[in-house]
Amino acid sequence: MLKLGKLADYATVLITALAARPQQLSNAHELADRTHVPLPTVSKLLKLLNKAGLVEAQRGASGGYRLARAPEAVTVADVIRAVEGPIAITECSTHGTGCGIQSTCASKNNWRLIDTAIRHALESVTLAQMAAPMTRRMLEAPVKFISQAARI
Amino acid sequence: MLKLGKLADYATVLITALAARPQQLSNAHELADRTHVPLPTVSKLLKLLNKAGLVEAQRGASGGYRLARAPEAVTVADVIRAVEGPIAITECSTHGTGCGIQSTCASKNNWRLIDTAIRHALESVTLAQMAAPMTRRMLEAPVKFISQAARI
DNA sequence: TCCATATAGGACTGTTTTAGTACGAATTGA
DNA sequence: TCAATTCGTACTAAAACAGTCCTATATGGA
Repeated sequence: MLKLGKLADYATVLITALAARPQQLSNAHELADRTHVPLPTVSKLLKLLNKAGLVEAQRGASGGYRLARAPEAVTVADVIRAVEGPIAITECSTHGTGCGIQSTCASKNNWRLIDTAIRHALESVTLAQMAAPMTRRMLEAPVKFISQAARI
Repeated sequence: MLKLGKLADYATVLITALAARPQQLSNAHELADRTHVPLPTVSKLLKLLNKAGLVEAQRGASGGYRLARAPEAVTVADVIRAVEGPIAITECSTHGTGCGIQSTCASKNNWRLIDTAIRHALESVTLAQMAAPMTRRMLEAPVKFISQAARI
């Protein structure tokens, strides 16, 4: 299914919620309420996002989290990378070694090509766009829209 | 990591091996030898590819498998779909229901957008291209190459 | 006709990954 | 000092996945 983990999905929901009110601090409990993601999971994800430098944490009473950069400067690819590590659909694209059949595998370069295209698609969507409702125009020509955004 | 299962990876290796000699029948044992994918796995995958109509099977003595269409007419997306089902990186893009927070999730359309872009990337690479060695030009401008192929 | 060789289909098992939970430590504001 | 909150880490349960095996069926040749 070429899947993204649920956690990465939740993470984008959470960080999109933060992007809706930049500057302002939100604690884990409040975010859980707003997004309906279970509280322990919210905590876990925010820690990951913090470690990746996407959100800032303020400890102590009346602490919370807030976006570390402008919503326009954070992409979906950043969020996925924070939660799931480097974006690469095949093993061999990640390490370069150890897929077991690499010596026979003539297609390594083709995979790399596909990976790059996917990465560009993910890097062309920012939190600002995720937070904003889609326009009819975007929905009608999704590929064109993405490729323009990515300046392909 | 936005990963593709190993099986889908192996499947493309196998079908690329078939694409290298279209028309000609290859049995599971021979393919296992040529690709170094374990024999039982080869069997399993070829069955899946057959059910999806990507390869033709000939039973009985001196039987084997062969590509059902021209290598130019089969895309990486076809292969992935045959092994892993519909291509969609989030739950909500598949069924439309049941991601648990769908009512609050304002980003559904954005995910759909990203899905479409990824699908196009995968549909723009054919077995003929996978089987052929990459040119230097493709490697230098991967995104441009893919987008041209997809006619974005 | 019989036998060796192949695929078809399904059931099963072990392993790995993932999601989710829990708890003590550290930090801050009142 | 106390209460609220994040930090770090370890743990557990569940699901997905890779891989194996067995039996039935089809085919070609001796």
